[in-house]
Amino acid sequence: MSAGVPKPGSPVRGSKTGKPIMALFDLMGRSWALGIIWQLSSGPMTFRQLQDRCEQVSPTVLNKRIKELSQSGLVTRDDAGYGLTAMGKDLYQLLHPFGAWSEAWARALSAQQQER
Amino acid sequence: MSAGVPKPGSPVRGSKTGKPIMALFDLMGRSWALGIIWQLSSGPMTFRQLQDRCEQVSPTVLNKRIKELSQSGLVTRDDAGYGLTAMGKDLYQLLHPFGAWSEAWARALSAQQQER
DNA sequence: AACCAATGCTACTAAAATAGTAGCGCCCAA
DNA sequence: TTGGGCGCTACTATTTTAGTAGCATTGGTT
Repeated sequence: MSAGVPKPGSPVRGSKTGKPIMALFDLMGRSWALGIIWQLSSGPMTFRQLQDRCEQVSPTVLNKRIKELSQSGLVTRDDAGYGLTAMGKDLYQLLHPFGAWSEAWARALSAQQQER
Repeated sequence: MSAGVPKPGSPVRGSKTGKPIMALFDLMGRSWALGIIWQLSSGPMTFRQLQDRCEQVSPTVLNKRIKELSQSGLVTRDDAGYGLTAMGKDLYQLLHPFGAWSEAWARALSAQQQER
């Protein structure tokens, strides 16, 4: 159903409306998309470095995600390697709090399991 | 590779470390997971209502996501239907800003395309 | 009682995305 | 000229998702 890279304004995987939030969710809802942004937040790196940081994600997927994220204006490539654009860094600002949250979530879940 | 529902502490799709943030990214990186949380933020609803709100997502996927999100402590079901747990609402607080951001992103992207 | 509509699904097939592995062509330094 | 790192592409196998049909149950209505 998706016509390729999710783009606000046109139908995306799972969404026919093209509402920006749905396009964004489609983009982020692909394997390693969030992980790539997360890793790139610590600075530019090469394809293979990024691959290592993302636990040996297959080059097929990595390359596909990079292209998508580039077309979406979040990732770019220069002498230093792949990195976040200004907009990408901006998005990361929203993503950042998920780090701490996920740890609280992990604690809550393991506590919940102790109860049973 | 994924052993089912992504759970912090155990390996998940695309991650062998089980770091909470990776488990969270795995959970969120599945089709409609983010959309479901987004829609449920406006209050509890029935399975079919939720399906309608999520643009007729197939019941197969919806049911799978619901189970995953329930096991992850984000979604629950009561008399009023499916809804977010306290933790789910908490996560939504982090997700909320993405709405406005996605619209700025949409504007930036279309401006970018005008330039060429 | 018989009907009806809505609910939460399950079953099934087809299409698409992802995983996983191998290796190519390029560049640069030794 | 050999060796290593680079950004990939090619290919197959597996998993996920899409899409459609319909079943079993519940609750109200006639």
